[in-house]
Amino acid sequence: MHRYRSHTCADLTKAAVGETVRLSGWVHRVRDHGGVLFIDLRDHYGITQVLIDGDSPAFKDAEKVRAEWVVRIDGVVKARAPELVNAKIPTGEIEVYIRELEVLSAAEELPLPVFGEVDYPEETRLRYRFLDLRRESLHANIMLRSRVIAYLRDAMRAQGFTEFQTPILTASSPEGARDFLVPSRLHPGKFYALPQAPQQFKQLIMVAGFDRYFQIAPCFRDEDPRADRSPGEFYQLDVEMSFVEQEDVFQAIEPVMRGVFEELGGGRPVTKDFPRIAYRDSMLWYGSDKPDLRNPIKMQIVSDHFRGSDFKVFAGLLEQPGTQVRAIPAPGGGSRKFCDRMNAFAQGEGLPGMGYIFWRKAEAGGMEAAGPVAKAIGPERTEAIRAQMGVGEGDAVFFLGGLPAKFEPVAGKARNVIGKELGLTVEDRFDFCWIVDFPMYEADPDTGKLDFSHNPFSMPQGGIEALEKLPPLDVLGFQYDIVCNGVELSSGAVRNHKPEIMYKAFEIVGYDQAYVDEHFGGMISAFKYGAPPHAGIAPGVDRIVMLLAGAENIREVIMFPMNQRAEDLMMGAPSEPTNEQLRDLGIRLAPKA
RNA sequence: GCGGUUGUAGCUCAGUCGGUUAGAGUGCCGGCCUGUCACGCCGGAGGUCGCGGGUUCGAGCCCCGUCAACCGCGCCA
Repeated sequence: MHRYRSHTCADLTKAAVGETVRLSGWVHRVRDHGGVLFIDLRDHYGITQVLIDGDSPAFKDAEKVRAEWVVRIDGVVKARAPELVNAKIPTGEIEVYIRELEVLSAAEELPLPVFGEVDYPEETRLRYRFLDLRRESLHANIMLRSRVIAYLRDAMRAQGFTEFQTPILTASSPEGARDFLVPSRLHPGKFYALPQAPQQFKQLIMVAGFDRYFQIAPCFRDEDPRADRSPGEFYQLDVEMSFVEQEDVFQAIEPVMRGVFEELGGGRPVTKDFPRIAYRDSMLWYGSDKPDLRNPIKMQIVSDHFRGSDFKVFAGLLEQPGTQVRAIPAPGGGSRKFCDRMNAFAQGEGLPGMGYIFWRKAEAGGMEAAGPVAKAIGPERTEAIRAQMGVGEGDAVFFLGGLPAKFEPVAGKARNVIGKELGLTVEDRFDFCWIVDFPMYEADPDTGKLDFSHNPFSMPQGGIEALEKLPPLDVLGFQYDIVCNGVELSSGAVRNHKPEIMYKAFEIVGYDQAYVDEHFGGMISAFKYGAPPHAGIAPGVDRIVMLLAGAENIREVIMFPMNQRAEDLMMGAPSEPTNEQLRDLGIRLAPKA
């Protein structure tokens, strides 16, 4: 017999009754009845109940064991009487009578119980991550993550993509987030950077003629964390393809994303054909470039109904250039109480408030519009709004006015709150879309300075002519995001593979040719020696797993995450270097301020 | 860097208007128990009320400061 086990803790069923078996695992739970003692024995695969009678010679060993000790037992499989079957576990029809018990590893009193999954402070959970990982839900999340990655690799290879590794020690890139730096010993005073993404490498792989690349790529950014953003590092399904246009990327990636959610989403419905929504439409309809389409609410422009009306706040506002009034329909929100609550919400978000009209049953019969806005603009305009928004009795419409850029974020949040509070947002499904036609540039609202709004390596729609002739803010890029349930899963672009367009694109935000050559020299030079048109995308693996696992926090889907202060409490990272290490690197630390 | 929330037993939390010796559940230790599967029963240990200062006859509770955790803002091409 094998030294440690003949079966796992999930293997034994009625078919094994009568067999002598050997099991090893952790003591999940002990129930000592004096004359008989039960142990739930747990391993990676499952739980098996083992037991021992008080008169057995091994009893004195068995009554010593405590939670999370690792033991090996030999015993005989017996069927449980029908009334003793435990339907909650797959091995619940049998139990194993212990003949011999060997302690393989004892455990001290636990700082964190495995059994029961009691809520524990995250600090403790991170410090004792190996215990936390034994717990069922986290164990399952990590297994799910592994299945997601396996699925993605299989699906990509099946489409003719090849996985290549790219460097971890590379050069700092001036764009984007703060880099992690690694000092160079051979070049004192110089530093490597960890890649924020293998962006330039994957484009160079296309220039090198490998045609279809993917990688489960680690990415490093020295940003402050969020609940859905791990400090330091995260993983992307990094993809790049040659001789393709935007549509080809969609055709390649959409089935992979749909597939992984259908395969591992527990049967929750997944969008069949991802709708394509232009960035500007998304902002108008949903107040966000990552709309949650499980929420059916769609906003509309209603400026005309207020222009010249007696609702002076909006009528006056609409005299200003660039202003608009938008309406959020709230089916089923037609009560004073709900409308006041939403108004208070808008005020909490820093707006003066949110006007509203709601429609209720009139005392005289029929339907009447209520609320201060309805009174001010009169019945005709009110009715026109009702008709445009397609609402009726028991419904409400909220209004936001001003410069869209100012109120859009609040409108988007209000849409989320309304959808949730009125039960309009349908849970337990995965609603995908593509957001397309992102603007190439955006202006800083305070300084007016132009900057890239998305990715500086993207191909502008209309090519160099668009850059030369259109106002920069009107130039759209071949840039696209995948959004699922309000989460940005991925962004990508058709790349700009022509040096002259690249120089022009950077010139518009104030960088000259020398700057581009200096900072993107590797890529620019490559584009001068025959570069194929290419495009790519990079879905975030951690966020895919979060959605599938229903996790609110990214640390629930990462095996060994850092805490909110970017520390690894278990390994003690970051740590202070020794003087010798510093001397090797030619580094002297500045005294703390 | 800024804001919010939280901080009482190993853990989850309660603690009234500022008033006697700070409680419960769970875990831990000991005892009892032959059918449990969140086993049950009895007993015990376990507290710098995050830390520092202040107000007060008296502070877990009020005030100021500070530290930590989490959430958010800035940041994230």
